Amino acid sequence: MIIEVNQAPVYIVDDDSDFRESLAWLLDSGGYQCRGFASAEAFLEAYQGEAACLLLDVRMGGMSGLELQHQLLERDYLLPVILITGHGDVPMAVEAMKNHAVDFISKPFDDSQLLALLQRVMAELPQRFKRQALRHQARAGWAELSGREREVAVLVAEGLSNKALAEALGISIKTVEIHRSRVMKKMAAQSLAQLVKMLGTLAQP
Amino acid sequence: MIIEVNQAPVYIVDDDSDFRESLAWLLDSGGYQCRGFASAEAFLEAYQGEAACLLLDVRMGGMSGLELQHQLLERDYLLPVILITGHGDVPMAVEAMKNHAVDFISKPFDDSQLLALLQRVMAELPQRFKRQALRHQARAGWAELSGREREVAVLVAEGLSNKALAEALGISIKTVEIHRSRVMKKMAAQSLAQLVKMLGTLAQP
DNA sequence: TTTTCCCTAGGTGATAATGCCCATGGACAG
DNA sequence: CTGTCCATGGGCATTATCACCTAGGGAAAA
Repeated sequence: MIIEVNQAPVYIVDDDSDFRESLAWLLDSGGYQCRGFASAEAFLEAYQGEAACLLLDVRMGGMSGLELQHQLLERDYLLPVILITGHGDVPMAVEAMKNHAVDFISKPFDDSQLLALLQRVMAELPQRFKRQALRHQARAGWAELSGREREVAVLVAEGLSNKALAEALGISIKTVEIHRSRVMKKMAAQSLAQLVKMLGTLAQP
Repeated sequence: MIIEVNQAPVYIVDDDSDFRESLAWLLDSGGYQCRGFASAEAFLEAYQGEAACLLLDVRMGGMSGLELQHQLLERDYLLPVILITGHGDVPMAVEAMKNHAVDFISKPFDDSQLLALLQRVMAELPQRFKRQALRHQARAGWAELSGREREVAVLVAEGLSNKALAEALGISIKTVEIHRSRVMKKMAAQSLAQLVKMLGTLAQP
């Protein structure tokens, strides 16, 4: 059997230490580097935004798995979340999936199925975190834009030329050029394509 | 009470005619234009891709709601699907949400809750179908591109200038310009921004 | 073999974008 | 009242992009 070593760690959050350990054993055997947390609060305190995958128990003392997932969304962390529960119901599962969980698994589950799921998730981790980085950059830049600059940014990303923009806003091409230049600088965009992508990440939740 | 008339129709697919009618009554009272279908097959035959919202029963004779949802995904229809079921289980709900259902509702449900959900869905319909149109345009254009043109298209959308592209591919700037021009023409993109957005819709499932 | 498609590349000119200088007037905080 | 930010706009030079023309070589299909 070939054991691959995956660089990105898997974080297990569950207040049942036995379950954490048995899950850790499974993941170790799959070649994953993993670390356990006994509560959602402990994880939130330790997590710094690095690329990883999260295995999350729904029912826990203190903050529940769903609440933790919501917290991560609010902090704009796009790390993939797999929820695990002993006694889940439909509304709970729907809520989790609405909040962009990768999967919602009921115990007991098939070990090989979880490993297969993790493999898929790990494969798309780079894309996910590239997207997260772009989104954070976009948020930071957008916050620095003035009102007029935001208007210009949106229309530039719509594909309008400076000329068309000037007509649309009723100002001179020169002024558009200046706004546009400031937009690119403040958003730290190296190209129009990157600006378009950044604004795209802001448009979608 | 103010009754709004929403232009986009709501399609109800359920093999229980009583339920279809009671649901239609509810939606009428909410100002929605709606139409019922007795089976998934009947709906698929009638649907032409127009903007709409879909209320879908999970259990039906013939094709199930989940199967219909899957069919719509395969045909690249991005119309919003709300699944309704009498006896749903967790895996079923998870599967539906993975396939981009807007919601998964168990009977009996609260009427006002469904109306509120529909209001949200209808509000974002224009965005959704703009995105679908862009995606279809992107697929059609992409199919016509040659191998080299696809390479160029990807790198252009990454933000590379013609000069950088020429160096990356080891060809002259002139040739890059020609490929790029053909890409824009075949993809029917009016601007670089639109090309970037189109390739973005292809990248995501 | 001839036709067709793809990739290659140069020339010329028009249009667009970018970066640098300059400046004016309003609004708002200190 | 003065400094700062914002929006406005002109000039000038460089680079980029794009649209039109030209054309050769290779590969695959008819």
